[in-house]
Amino acid sequence: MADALPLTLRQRARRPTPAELDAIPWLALLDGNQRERAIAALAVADAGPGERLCRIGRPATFWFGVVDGLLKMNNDDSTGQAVTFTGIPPGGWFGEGTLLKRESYLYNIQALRPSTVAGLPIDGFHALLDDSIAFNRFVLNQLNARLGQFIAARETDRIHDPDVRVARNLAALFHPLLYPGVGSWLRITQQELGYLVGLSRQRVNQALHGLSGAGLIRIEYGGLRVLDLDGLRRFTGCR
DNA sequence: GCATTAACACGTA
DNA sequence: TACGTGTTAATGC
Repeated sequence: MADALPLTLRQRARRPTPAELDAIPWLALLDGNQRERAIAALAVADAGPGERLCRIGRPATFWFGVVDGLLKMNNDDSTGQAVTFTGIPPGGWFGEGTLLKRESYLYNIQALRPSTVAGLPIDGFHALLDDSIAFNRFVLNQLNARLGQFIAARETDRIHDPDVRVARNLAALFHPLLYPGVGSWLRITQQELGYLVGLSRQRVNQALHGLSGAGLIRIEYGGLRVLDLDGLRRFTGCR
């Protein structure tokens, strides 16, 4: 059942604390019984930098969510060049598409920094789909939002201006529906953002100062504050 | 020209 | 102390 979790993570799996449960956005949508059963099925674990939560080809057994920290979704880096598809900040849940199809994971998920991750076993996930309209709506909204993000990401990838790419990637990470745990302050280092966008830390630093000068964000130690999310999405360059 | 790596100083948690 | 940021110099496409 828990085969998809690396052994080291499985050994560390524990019961979620009340504060961690508060960081799970869909729990509040459930009625009493559903909520109790979901909480009983949920497990959390702490992952260190570089640790993998999903590996391509492993059977999908959990629906995962980020309680705290930062993950990245990437392809198989052994065959060719590594491609990062997206970063996943706090409040983000992923893997539902694979669970729905009862297939194997199609991507790797790796922690970029020390992270706390929650997992709902596949049986509990399908039980909620069978029982709760609100939960179905949550999953539907999430799939829809993410489809929009990936369409936008295709466009972003063709833009070569690094400042614009940083702006678009940041806007994605601040998506209020997909990543409700982020709010207006995202804990991310310039190095981590470089990994996600595919730029050097120095170039990210330069881009962030451009965005800061445009009044879209504020650079803070160890993270960023968004002042104008729509402006970040629409940003087309400093000139 | 522009981005990257390497290296260093400095400030913060 | 360890880590994150700001900056410069050298290198490569």
